[in-house]
Amino acid sequence: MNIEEIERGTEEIIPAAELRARLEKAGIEGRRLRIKAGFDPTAKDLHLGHTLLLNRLRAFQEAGHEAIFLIGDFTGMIGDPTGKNETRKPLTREQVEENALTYKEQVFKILDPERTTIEFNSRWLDTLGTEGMLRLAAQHTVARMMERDDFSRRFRDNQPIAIHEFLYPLLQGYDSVALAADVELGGTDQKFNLLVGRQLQQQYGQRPQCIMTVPILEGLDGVQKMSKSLGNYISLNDSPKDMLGKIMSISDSLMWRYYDLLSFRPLSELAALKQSVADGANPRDIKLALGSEIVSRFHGAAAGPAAVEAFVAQFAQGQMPTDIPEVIIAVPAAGLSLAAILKEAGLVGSNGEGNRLIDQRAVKVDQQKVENRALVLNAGHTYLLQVGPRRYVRATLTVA
RNA sequence: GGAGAGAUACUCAAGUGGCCAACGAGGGCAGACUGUAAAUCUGCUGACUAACGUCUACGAAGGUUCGAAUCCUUCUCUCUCCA
Repeated sequence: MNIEEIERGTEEIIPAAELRARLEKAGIEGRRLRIKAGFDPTAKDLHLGHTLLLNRLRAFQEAGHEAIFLIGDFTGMIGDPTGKNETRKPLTREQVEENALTYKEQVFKILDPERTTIEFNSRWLDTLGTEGMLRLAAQHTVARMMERDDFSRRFRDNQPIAIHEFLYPLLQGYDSVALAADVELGGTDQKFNLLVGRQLQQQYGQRPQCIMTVPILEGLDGVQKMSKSLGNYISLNDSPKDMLGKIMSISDSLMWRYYDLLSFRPLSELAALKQSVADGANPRDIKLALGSEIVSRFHGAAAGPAAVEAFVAQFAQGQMPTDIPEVIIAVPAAGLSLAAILKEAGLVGSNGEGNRLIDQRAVKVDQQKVENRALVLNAGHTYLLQVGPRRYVRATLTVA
């Protein structure tokens, strides 16, 4: 249980010296620190970006401390304005509960269940009441709230800020009070909220928590942060194939970023990999190794190499994928235009899109490029349909 | 409470009676080139139609007009200034 392992990959620790002192003291006293990390169940599933935080939580666990995985089922209904330029639409309690369930299922792909406490902040926020809410709100000022970059920017740009968004940092901070947290983890965009937690703990007579921030993981585009709503994410629920495919689609520079933040390989090994590319190794192969490691982490040790093998067969050797979805489509006796069949097969959204893609020479039937959008397919056959480089369906046509 | 400005497609943003399914940029998709990389070049990017064309869409609902994203009325939401 060394401190370097806990601090690995973090952006900032406030105050750094105090965290080390607390860890040391807890070690001597045999006491477990309470490490809090909160997640708002605003999306259906977790993605790779969330795991940076989970990895830190796990490091604390391995050092013997208590991980508190806090599901913000109450605050999720407000929505943290972080990183958004506009007010988030509030979720219903049903949506939040449904999402929370999937969170619970997923976190144990990384966390040790034996040393994890799962909490829901509705437990104390539901009963806070208006009076408690007002007392809480009295602990902070508008000027201090406006120090938050996100708020000041929106204010400056004449963007709306709803009052309830001011309450969010207070509620998150109050979570730390309710949990008597020793340490709170969060993304760098959470820094303001984490600091509010420190302040509130002090005002409620507690020792203020240490805070630890981790970088925000860039999404597949390499520019914007990984997020469900931007569609640039790798879900922990993605199939091995998708997971590997998405990693292979990232740029080389982003690959190194992912290595730094997501790989469990020692830093010395990363340096060796970088050297090998500098010496002429194909970055693609290094990327495959990263993909394999990530896939294995979430799908089992054998899944990574298997996914790599399938990937190489399909894209390097040009073979057909092995898991082509099959559909049965009923067509009239006179047959059906290819575009309509593509639509029925779910490969395109409309006949128009199908025809456009045919014109763009992106459609193949039985591996033959289609030259003419007038092509009509008849019942009684099974066709291998391809749109672009990675959309495949095997369609069996029957008489309607 | 008073005065003013604004709401356009995934995003930003032009358009102030017919030439608007709506300039442009970004994003996305596809093709070329590749390593399913990046960069670059090209095309496409509301639905139905083989096509002519039809329908739906410029915050919402009405209205004026041969014709409305554009004009009028009411409503909803946002911003600014004054109190």
